Amino acid sequence: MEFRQIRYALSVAKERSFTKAAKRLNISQSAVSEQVKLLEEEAGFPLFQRTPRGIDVTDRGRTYLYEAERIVGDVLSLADTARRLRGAAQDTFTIGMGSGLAQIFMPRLFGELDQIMPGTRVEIVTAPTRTIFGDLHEERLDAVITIESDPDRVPAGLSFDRLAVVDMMLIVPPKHPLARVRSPIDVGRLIAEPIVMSELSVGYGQVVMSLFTDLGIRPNILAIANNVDTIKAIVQTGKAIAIVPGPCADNEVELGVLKRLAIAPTRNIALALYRRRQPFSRRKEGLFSGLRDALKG
Amino acid sequence: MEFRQIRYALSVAKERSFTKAAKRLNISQSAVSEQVKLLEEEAGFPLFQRTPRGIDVTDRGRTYLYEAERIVGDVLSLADTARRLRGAAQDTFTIGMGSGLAQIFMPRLFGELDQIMPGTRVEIVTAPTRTIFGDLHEERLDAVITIESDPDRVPAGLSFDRLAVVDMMLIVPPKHPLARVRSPIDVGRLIAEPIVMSELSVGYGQVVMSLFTDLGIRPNILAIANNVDTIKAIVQTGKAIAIVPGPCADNEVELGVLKRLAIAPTRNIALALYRRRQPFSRRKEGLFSGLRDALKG
DNA sequence: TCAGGCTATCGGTTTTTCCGATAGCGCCAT
DNA sequence: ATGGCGCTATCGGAAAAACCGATAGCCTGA
Repeated sequence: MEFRQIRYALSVAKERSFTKAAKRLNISQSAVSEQVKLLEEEAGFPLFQRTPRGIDVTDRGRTYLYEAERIVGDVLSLADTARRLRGAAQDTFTIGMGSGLAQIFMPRLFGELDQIMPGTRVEIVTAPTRTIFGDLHEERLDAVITIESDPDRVPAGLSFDRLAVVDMMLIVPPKHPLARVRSPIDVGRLIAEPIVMSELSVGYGQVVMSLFTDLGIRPNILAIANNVDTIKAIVQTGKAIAIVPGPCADNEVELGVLKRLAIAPTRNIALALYRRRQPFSRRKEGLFSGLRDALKG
Repeated sequence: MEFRQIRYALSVAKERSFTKAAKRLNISQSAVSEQVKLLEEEAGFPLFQRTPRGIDVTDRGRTYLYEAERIVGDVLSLADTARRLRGAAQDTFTIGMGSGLAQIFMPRLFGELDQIMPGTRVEIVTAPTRTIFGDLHEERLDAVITIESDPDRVPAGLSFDRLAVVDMMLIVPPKHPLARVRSPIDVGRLIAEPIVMSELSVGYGQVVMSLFTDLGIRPNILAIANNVDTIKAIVQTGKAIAIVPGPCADNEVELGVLKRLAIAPTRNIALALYRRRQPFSRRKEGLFSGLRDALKG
């Protein structure tokens, strides 16, 4: 597979025409046709359905091109990174954070913001675990607050300070039969419950998934959402349960719109502040020290 | 840039030698040298420092190659996806949503999920306004719930149904002096208040910004966060105020951890369900109709 | 000082990509 | 029913890119 093939195929998908795509790309129609053919041969299925009305993307083609487009995005991002590496930096401090962690850490950070980050624009970017280490490594972020991950998944150039350890807990609607139970809920009991999951292969979505796979069972997944607050809102509708880091739902529990219960076996996660090993400038190094101390509480 | 160049460069980085990399790659040393040279020219800085001891990766080269490695990972992932697609396909409906909208729309969607989307895996992706229309247009999403935007900013192939109109409202910590005020708060009074903003150039962050610029004043921006729940958490710390779509803070207001006030002049935003004009398959068209009806309430 | 190992460069060969021409198909107007 | 039009797939040939082997130049160690 070549990058040009992906670019041509994406253009065809967008224009719904080989001829128009060729015009966009400033090459001949036959060149587009041939490269797309090669890509379809490599994929092993047609990406497009040629109809007299125009080009349709096949169902499989759509999924394929979705990921292909990520590649293009990464390539563009790489170009941006190169541009940035060629030039200078700005005076902000950018913090990446997994969703659902705001209620835990914003009080600590903003409690003493003027002392720890005077004259600095703080930007907080909610981002998924899947990409957040890469963003940190690539200097799009200055620091990251997220679940402590296996060293295998973390680029070698990063280090971390542990900020907190929190239990994963079950949240249910208040009228759910489990809501009255006082002892920890066995995960096995949840096998038939419709559950909202986070992304299954990274972050604490993976932790939750492992609770089930460790028992050799599959959860009954009602929906997948990549944001904890969406997950909480879905549970509030009464149609599902979820397992999330306990403190994420402090407000909803206090409000009474969710019930929170311990699970058995217990599973906790460590939350950490990641940074690059390579030192910041002296000024940013000071900002970072203050940040770390504040977040540890 | 071509994938081959990235592959060769990564191999050089790993082997710390052009000659050894060439052997790994089963090509000549000169081919590796020339392709890496092209990549360095495109990047605009050297990736490697040639020393008699061997090849060192430069600092910038390390950053660049880490991101380049992600591209290779994505290419491999795409090959996996192709392999999987050659097998069975999956049946999902993917909905993109702006942050902060979960509390408004998840009750409506999940209230009758079995009726409106039987046997379908629902995925909900929180995404920023900046990219969400592109994702919809490029068919990475099946539908999008977000702020109704200027037609200029929306790809021509999309249409929308209005779901709701909500007021932008001021949220403050309960002990804030403004918290006791009952009449609408004039935006001019907020000029000196530290305020948390969303991204300034799109979505309702832009709406909030215009409240100030319409008066010819600049807000006193304490921080920028791309996620409403982060914004609410920051306001809870007591250090800032924010202007958000009113219903987003229903829970926090009921809990008493935030106060919500009207602003003058009033500003409301319309929230809409966007889709592509081009019809889905018959089955998905049915799913979409149910979705739209459910979300309208 | 010299041999060895390595990378960068160069001229030539091979492979890939692109191009223009055209066959074939489907649709639409007459 | 038919011809014209627009589109994609294919083909042969030209152009461009990738690769190769040879070699110059540099550095290190004996």
